[in-house]
Amino acid sequence: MKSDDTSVMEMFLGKLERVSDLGEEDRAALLALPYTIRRFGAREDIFSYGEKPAYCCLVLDGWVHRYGIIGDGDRQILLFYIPGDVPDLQHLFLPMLDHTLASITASTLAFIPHRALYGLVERRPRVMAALWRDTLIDTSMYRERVMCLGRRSSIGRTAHFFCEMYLRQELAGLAGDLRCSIPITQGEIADVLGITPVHLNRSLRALRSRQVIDLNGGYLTILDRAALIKTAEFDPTYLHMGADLKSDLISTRKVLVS
Amino acid sequence: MKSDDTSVMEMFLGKLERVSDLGEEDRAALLALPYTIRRFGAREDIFSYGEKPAYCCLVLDGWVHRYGIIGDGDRQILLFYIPGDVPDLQHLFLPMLDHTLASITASTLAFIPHRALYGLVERRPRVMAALWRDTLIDTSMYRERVMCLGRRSSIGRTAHFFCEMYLRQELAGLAGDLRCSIPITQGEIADVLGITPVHLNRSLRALRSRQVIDLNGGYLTILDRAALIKTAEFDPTYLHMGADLKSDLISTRKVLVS
DNA sequence: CGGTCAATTGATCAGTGTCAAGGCAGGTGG
DNA sequence: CCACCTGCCTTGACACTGATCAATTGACCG
Repeated sequence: MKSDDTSVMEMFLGKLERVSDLGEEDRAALLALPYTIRRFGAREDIFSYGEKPAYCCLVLDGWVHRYGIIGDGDRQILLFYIPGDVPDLQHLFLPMLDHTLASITASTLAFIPHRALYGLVERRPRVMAALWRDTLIDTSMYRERVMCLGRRSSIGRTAHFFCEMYLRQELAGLAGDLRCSIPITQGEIADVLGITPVHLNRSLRALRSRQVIDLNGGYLTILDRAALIKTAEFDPTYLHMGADLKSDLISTRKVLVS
Repeated sequence: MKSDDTSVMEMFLGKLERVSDLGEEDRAALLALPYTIRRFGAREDIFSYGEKPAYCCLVLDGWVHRYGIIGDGDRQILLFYIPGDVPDLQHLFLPMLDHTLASITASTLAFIPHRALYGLVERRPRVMAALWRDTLIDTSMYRERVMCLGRRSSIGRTAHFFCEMYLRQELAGLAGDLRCSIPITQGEIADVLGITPVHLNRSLRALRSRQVIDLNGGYLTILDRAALIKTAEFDPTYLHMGADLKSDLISTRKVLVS
């Protein structure tokens, strides 16, 4: 299924332009990128360990995640991706996967051929900078994950996760008013936080009983912004969000970008 | 202190060429990069949280590391860098640091102005690819760190750390014969593994008493390769090392690159 | 020859994992 | 339309890994 509809690529463009400057021609070139749409059910592998994909995928709908397996089958989820993200841009220059990319919920993805992207980054320095930068923000989220797993308690990690997922969705225009979708199971959240589902459940109970959040029916409601941020020791710098951000979660006027 | 000596940049070139193809002109352009040498004592900050450096630094001698601080002052070391590494290439396109880069041991670094690198990546696609790729391998190491902290036991992390540091040094021509330098304290190793120094010490004791490694006077000796790899559940894929690698640690003929 | 910092060890404690059981909700088939 | 099934959530009891506190030893240095 091929399409010339520019609205798909506008999602990508939107994400890039929140943190990078592009010229008119850059925009046009990005909007003209060829792509193919594919749909996935919940929990289906998209690209697996060892593969060398020839496409990058843009998440149009649903949540996607990357995970690795250690030894006897323990899964560690590395990162979740939401609509607007291009989770595998990195494989343009690091072809072989050392982990697996998979859907979490039922998802719709646009696959963009590597060839088209190579042409773009070689001819358009600002597009190169924007894409490179996007892969670096990805890296930055991993670093924060390392901080979480290394130094935050179970409840701190849980709070941090909600801060991150709310803010990322808010930036993408998918959330607001301290309420957002968390369309995954507690087992999956536990797998990204490096704790057991049982223990995550207890952390959730603690946050709920203190009236910090409510998590119900796949939706998160942040009841006490300040308490959540404090519990998470959340510093949004690592998301490199753009200076003009207006957020219901973060009120500081700090310049976050670049 | 400025220099036209090409031997400094050859270190950088060597690292890039182990995993990327470059043409003759690319090589010449890299060797012609301007730089300034600076020396640091042990444990001095190089670029700090919030800074926007105008240089990338190439480690010529000594170990360097990146760390973040959470809330009340808990330090988490994110990654160690060894001679030949360019730890902050990423700040070309993500200028503001969300963590701190610092020396561990006394170190010598070459500072390359961002301006010179921008010119290079815009004009030389293969250099762009090589540098981008280098930042992506950095990312890959963070991913593995997440796996470690999320899923490996204390002793597994310890073994994994030794595998990684030995192999990286071997690749850089700084180690061989299952012996390498580990010029840092147990406290620093503990800080990267997300455990306490006391507990790291016990893990070390376990590895030592099982005759797996010896760590002494700043040197690591791997006594039982197979046991170390097994304890670490070490899979070197994430280092994307290059297919022609010959290692004293890893004997598989697996094609690891790309 | 103290002084300082790192390594080592022991004792105890807290946080998280493991095991097990029950509850709840949504989906399916009779 | 109801009964059952399945997957997820929730809770309790207990075990274990790793943290904390504290003291000792050892190595290097001025």
